[in-house]
Amino acid sequence: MSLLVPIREDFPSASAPEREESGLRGSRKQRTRDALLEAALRLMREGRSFTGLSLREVTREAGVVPTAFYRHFHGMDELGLALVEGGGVTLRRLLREARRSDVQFTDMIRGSVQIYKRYVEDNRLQFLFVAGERAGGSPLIREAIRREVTHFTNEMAQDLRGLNALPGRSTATLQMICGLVVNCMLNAAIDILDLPPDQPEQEHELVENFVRQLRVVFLGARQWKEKP
Amino acid sequence: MSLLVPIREDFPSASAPEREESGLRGSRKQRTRDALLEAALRLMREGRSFTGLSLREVTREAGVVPTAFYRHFHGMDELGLALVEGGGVTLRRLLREARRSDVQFTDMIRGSVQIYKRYVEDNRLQFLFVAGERAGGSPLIREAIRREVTHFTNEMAQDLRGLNALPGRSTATLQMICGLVVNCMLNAAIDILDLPPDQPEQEHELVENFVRQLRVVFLGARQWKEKP
DNA sequence: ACAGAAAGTCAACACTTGTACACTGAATTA
DNA sequence: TAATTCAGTGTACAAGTGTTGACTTTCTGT
Repeated sequence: MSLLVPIREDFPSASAPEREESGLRGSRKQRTRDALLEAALRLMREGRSFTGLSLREVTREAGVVPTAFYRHFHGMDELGLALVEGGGVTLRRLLREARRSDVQFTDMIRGSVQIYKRYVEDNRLQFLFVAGERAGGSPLIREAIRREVTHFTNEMAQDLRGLNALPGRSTATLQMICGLVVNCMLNAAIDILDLPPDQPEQEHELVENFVRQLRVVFLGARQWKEKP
Repeated sequence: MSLLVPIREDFPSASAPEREESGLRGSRKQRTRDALLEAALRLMREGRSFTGLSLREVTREAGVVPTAFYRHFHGMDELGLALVEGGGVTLRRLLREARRSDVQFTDMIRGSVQIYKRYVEDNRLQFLFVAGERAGGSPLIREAIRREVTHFTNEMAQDLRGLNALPGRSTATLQMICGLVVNCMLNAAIDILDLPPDQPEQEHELVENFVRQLRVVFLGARQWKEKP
């Protein structure tokens, strides 16, 4: 067992520092930790997948020597888990913002889609990571993402209940429907991110298709009858 | 009999040899080409993504020397494209088989889901590859998969029209709905493949959720009114 | 003020990687 | 039969990889 690298075997999913490290040294550590995370995301910008990144690449991009990496993570997997957590935060922030901005009831779906599209574009790298590694990443990371997405879905179901948009549905039903919606969202995220720039025609078609699909889902949800 | 789908079934690909190489030498070449493709798929079995595979690993698994690789593909990207094509073939065969076996009309959705689940399990590796690289792979491969999935979706829409399940809908509408369904399918594929063995409870819940989601979609599709 | 903790650096290691080149030997063609 | 083609081999190399241990320097608690 190495003395250099603090191994936390009992907490393999530990990604964030347990306590807010404050003080001059602590904030410095935070800073390079963030630099590593951001470096990894940045490297994925041009179509690279997280799995294809090397530890050295990340440290190079972060402007740090390879061995410094181990002061923050055991390896790339742990970095990945930290990124998942960031992605989860981003997803939940989306819900918070959507909750605050009340789209008008007449065209709620289109309004939400537009908010969502904007949000995805503003958080390109996070969505790139989450959507990309959701199916492709290592089992560990996939599992973590699945958890975050489930969490997001359930929170969304709760919001839907709060809006009273689908009265009388059981929680399980709302979660099932939100699962469908979240699927659409993450799938659309990929399409949005792959969109070639300056192609308003294609962009518009994508948005419209997304809107139509959500309409179908909610049309179906309204028709849904709970089991007798 | 291999668990693997016989990939060599037909390869009308740009990356496949243009002329049917026949003769003793040609068929031998085909054989190691297939060995390379299958080796790549096999390596993805334990949660590795295609992007994370190295050329040498694939040749090692295939039982040939690294340099032999270049007799068949320029690089891993081209191998990937060949795999995408194999995946496309598998998807379309699913439609062919579904077309042939007429599930009873009373519970068409559940019947189809069961057929689908079985099919995914029988073609594990192909679905692993397609679902995994759909969002995570290199841009080239992602694009190729997108094309295959679109093709699959459109063919499905055509079948739906043939069944007359949603009379009066425009082709565009049917494609939009099938896009939704295909999304659900590929998402479910990931879940099916990640299913831990000997957990019939979890397995059943997954299937039921999938069924319910498709019901919602078709319920919505039936309610859908074409634009005025 | 001083001992110790700890973030980051440096140099080195044992591997793996993609690819180039010359080769062998069997299948094909002339 | 002789010449040619070509799938697959063997060797080699430069470059990149994860991880190691010993180090410097800078902050922190006593």
